[in-house]
Amino acid sequence: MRTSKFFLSTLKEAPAEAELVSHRLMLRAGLIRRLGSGLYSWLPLGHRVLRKVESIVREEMNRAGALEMLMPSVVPAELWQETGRWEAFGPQMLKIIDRHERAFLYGPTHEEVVTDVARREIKSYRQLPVHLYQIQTKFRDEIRPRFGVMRAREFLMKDGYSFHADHADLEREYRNMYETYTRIFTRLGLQFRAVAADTGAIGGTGSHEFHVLADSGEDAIAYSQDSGFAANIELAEAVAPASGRAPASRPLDKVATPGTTRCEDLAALLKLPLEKTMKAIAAMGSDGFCLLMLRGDHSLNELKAGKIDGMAGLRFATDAEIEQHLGCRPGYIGPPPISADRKVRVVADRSAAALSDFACGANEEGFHLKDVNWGRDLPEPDLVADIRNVVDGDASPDGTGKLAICRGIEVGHIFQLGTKYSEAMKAVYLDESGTSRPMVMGCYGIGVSRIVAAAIEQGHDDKGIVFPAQIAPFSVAILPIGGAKNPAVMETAVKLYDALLASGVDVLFDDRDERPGVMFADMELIGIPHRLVISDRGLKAGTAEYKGRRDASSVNVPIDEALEHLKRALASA
RNA sequence: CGGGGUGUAGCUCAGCCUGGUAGAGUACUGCGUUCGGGACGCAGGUGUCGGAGGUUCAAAUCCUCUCACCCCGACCA
Repeated sequence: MRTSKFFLSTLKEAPAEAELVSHRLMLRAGLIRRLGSGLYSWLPLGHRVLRKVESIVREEMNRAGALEMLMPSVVPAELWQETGRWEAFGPQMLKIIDRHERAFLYGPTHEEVVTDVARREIKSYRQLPVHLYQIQTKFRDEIRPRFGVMRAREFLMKDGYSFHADHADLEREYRNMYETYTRIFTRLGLQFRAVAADTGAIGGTGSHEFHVLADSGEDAIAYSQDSGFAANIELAEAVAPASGRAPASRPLDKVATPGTTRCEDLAALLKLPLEKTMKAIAAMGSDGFCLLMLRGDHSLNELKAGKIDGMAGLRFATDAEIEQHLGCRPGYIGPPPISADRKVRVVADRSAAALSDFACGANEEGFHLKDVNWGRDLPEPDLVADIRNVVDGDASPDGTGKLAICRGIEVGHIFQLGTKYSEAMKAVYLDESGTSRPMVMGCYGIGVSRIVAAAIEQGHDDKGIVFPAQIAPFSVAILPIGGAKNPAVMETAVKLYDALLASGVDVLFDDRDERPGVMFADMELIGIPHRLVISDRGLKAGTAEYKGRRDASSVNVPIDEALEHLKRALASA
């Protein structure tokens, strides 16, 4: 491709809306342009990248035995009403009314549609298993779209669905997909980690997320450095302290702590370590008011807490509710003492329950208690449970080593769905004995457009994007310096360009009549992995100049060896 | 949905407080010089100041409403 015939739209300055590096660079390099909130056009340059990602995903899915198909993105409401998700999926779904006032939705995911295909077409165990997938535009009306295509409303997704006669076969395919995903992200040149995950709204039992590791990632991942354990922090279990609760050693004391409402401040004021303080979080669940007790250095995991009996639909209590149940304004609240008439439900985190001689709110504005002990000063908690987020240094729940925390961008997610959809939609088959059974399902997603952003989060420097070779829009850039005025330079460059084209290399030939600085800056910004410079200076010395995008400096190679040199560089990447 | 903020040239932004001819840089067009790290000179085009209403002799500026977008919390590929 010649730049004069292409559509390069690079920007010196990034539009103010972009915050994340990948978003800024995608705009600056002219990969995408914003059309509306969470809606992006992929310009020709970005589209090349997107298609390369897509084709790697497609190749590996096909290799794994999955079959590509294409389902409508607009889906009749009835199908979603069958599974109850028309209501359950909520406002994230874009609902559409047609001219006959019939309800449709723009598919945010396609379990219903694919299950409908399966129930119509599959009647016998002899037709199983089958794995159907598509690569298609999805729409989710995100509460807050942000970070460009990282969390867009419209996005490109590979979604696959497998159907099995029994759970054992599903598990076989699940492992197959685990390996396939590992292969895909490896081929894409990304640093990633597979982690155990919550199944969220899509439902099911076993589930893993694939995260591209990046500090800007929206998810926190807990992993053990000494074992294979890795889990989304939402899910990672915080195990009970091995040592148990130490006996009380000091008498209860009430101290004036005016203006001290945060555990950090309390610890500083009382000269206590933060982990000897206790925070009480007032929450409302399905059974009403409840106090959640955590060590001052720990944070609440709402997902875990919400799974406790009586805590469904967990939310923080309002100030009014707190006063009503504790008779105290927030900032100084704690469990009512053992002697009090007032009783509230107290759920303590495992490590909070193991604390002795700790400090907590006195339920009196401006006062805290110190050297408090469960059972002596406060009633024993009604329930001891894991309700906190794990922190760096916690024991790994698999018993091997300690946990470390890193951040990741979720680019893939695999689920064992089971029979949730097949039962709701009566997708059944006849087994060998002629018995009707629901098909056992799995589902497997990859965020194709998000991968482009994730790759840039991992690959960039102060000059711009550093694409992995496999997904770069072009593999090689040829820059003829002063080519417009120097026929010899142009001729040599064209010859190399034609030769590379003939060997099937994606090469971008910068034939613009631009100053060298502009060409260098543009090619670096858009992240072309290999660069070949032809100049008058070089021709006189009989050399061309090669530089890899990640290289610190360039090398001069004899012109007649330039092609070979490039091919070696391409092969080794 | 709640809390905060911004809308002025394609992009980055000034002007608004204190009302009075709509600006800079960059980008763009033409000509010339320049030509290995986002050049320079000259000339040129560029705006319903997000929209509607109001106050005023006069509104980008003040007031009201509205829309869009961005940022902070609950969702997810």
